[in-house]
Amino acid sequence: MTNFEKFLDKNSVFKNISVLSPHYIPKILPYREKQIEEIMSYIAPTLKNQKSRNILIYGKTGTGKTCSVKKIMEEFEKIQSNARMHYLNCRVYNSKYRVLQKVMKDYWPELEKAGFGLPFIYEKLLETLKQQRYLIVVLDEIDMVKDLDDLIYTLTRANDESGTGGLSIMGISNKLSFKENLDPRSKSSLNEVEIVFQPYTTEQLQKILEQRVEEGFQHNAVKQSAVNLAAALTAQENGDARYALKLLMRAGEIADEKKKNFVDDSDVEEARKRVETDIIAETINTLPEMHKITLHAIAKLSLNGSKYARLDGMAEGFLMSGEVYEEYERCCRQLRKKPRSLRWYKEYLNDLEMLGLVITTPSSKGIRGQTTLIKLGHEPEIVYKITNTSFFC
DNA sequence: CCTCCACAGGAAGCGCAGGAGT
DNA sequence: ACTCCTGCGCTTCCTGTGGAGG
Repeated sequence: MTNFEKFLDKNSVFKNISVLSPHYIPKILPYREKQIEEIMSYIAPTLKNQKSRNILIYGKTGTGKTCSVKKIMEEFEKIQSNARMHYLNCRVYNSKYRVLQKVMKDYWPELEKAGFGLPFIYEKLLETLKQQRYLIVVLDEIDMVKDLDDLIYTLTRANDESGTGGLSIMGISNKLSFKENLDPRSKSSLNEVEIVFQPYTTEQLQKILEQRVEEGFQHNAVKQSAVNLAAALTAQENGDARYALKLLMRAGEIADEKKKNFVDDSDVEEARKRVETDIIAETINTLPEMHKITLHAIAKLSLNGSKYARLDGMAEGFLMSGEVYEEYERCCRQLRKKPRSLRWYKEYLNDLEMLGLVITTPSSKGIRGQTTLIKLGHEPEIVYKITNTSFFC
């Protein structure tokens, strides 16, 4: 069923499917009242013309960080003041220059055109601050900024130099580790306040899902047991609320496809498989070409079985590094690409293992010499299909 | 016990692109 | 606009290692 038909179908279990989207901001954010309250208390001074402290927000994906901040921004904008919040995703604005330009563009329309030097934009920043303005720059996925040290230094310096007004940073990150390779000075100034978002528990996920079901699905279209299952499966995985919502959405789509007017456990089970393949496909498709070919070679051999399967030391389903490299070379030639050296192929393997796409283990007794045994992290048929199609699109 | 196998993974260095400095 | 520098992806070379085989 195509997307349009889904929305036009009168017998859909959905009432408003966008409620299940990860970008949807619900009226109430359950289990985040405390954090929202805390953040608001820290930034409230800017509404009274005082500089607020820098805040760093931590939490794994799908713990409601971005959603909470957006909620706060909605509230913040309702109040008339000299203060303003700027939300930037650092995946897009990933350098000092881009961040500064983006923020200053909101005050100085002439910056719309590209090509101004950093010093010019810095001057504009000082001017903005001298007009007694208070800015809170929200840097989502702050770890993506390449020259973060530099950016923080520039911003704190602007604060000192202007004397009036104030600029504070609200950083959001899902990695605790990114601070490690930061200059101690920028670390301490960024870290004035730290707020942690813990992953949701099964019960919390249940309540969140119930709330969205109420808004997004037809009345009684989702069985309680299906909600519970989706929550349990998610908590088992990682507690990522986005995963739970995706599960429910896919389950709804499956129910629609089957022309049922309710969603039950079996639909959620089936949705889980689809979401899993979705996730695998996404990681594979963003892989660089050579990684893909390597993975493809492994999938192909996994389907055909290892030449060395009869050796004592070979556990079921594993391949030897050498034969995989040969297959990789064959695949490259087929695609008219130059195969990379063995040394580099090993690096590809390491990367693939990091992503959980392959499982490797050192060889032991039964095999001559020392080699690596390789196995796919997922079902070979699925991986083969995904890699295969990605080469011909 | 020695040698060979089948690799692992470190070090050096190369060509290139893009960014910084002037 | 120019050069200079740096980081990245990669090759080549090299030493190390655990078990098989004679």
